[in-house]
Amino acid sequence: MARPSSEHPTELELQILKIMWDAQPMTVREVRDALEQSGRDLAHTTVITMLSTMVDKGQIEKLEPLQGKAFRFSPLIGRDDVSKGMLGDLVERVFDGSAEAVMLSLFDVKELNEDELANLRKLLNKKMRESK
Amino acid sequence: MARPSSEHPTELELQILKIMWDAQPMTVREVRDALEQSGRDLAHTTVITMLSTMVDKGQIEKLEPLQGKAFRFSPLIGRDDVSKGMLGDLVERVFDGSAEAVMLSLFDVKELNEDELANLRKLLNKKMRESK
DNA sequence: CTCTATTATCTAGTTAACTAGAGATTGATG
DNA sequence: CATCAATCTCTAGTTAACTAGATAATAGAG
Repeated sequence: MARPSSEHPTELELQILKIMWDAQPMTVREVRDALEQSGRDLAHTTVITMLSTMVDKGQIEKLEPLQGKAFRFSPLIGRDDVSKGMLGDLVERVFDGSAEAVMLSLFDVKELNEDELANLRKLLNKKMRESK
Repeated sequence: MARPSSEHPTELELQILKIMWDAQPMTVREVRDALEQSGRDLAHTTVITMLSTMVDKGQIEKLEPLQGKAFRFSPLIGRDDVSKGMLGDLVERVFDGSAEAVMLSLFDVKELNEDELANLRKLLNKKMRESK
């Protein structure tokens, strides 16, 4: 058998979801154009195939055409669910569940300016008050 | 063409690397046993194949046997490089480069106790002093 | 030095993730 | 209502990531 296919969206699926999260119901052509905009030039049929498998996976839904014959598609899963799911997965798989380790790495990975740091501290203080 | 294969280790490769990071040079059998310990029961030859491709990819190196005929393998890439690489990738791909968004999600994904939160704040304060 | 248990090599098969063409369909146009 | 241009369906091919067997090779026992 091959890799067990985590339930997370694959790379291209994620790209497509991100596009759809910004503009709810979209036709194949609109998705294709948006994909091209972000540097991924795929054949029209390729996009159709992708969208079909995404429907099969329950990531998006297929809506009947309004006037023409072009089907429209809408995401069924939310941005937050996906990003949290993928982050949680990484935390477990790579960092063995240590949120602290993630934070530490994050400081190294991304340079944060003063505003961002201040913002984070505010967030952290709020969290601390909540957990009392 | 299929997916472009990010330069990051795949799932099984990561598992193997994690095992090796804990016990430097290992034989195939040792790797296989450790894998079985963590619930992944693979054929001996499967492990050999994996290790070979990992050598090809430059992730590990093959060392001559000391006494017997069993080759030993050692990681060539470090735990930190890999985890930072994978985290950085996720930050860009899923969170569009926003470290803040990652932190926010992290709070939801993992429950942090007071000590951990305090520790993080200490870390954050240190960071803020550094960036002045 | 012969035998055996262990280990390695080579080959090959499966599945998921893409990628896209050939041809059928059909809304819209004149 | 015939034609066209856009859109869809069906089929098929590629690659990476696994998975492992059949067979060869050899260190070590006796």
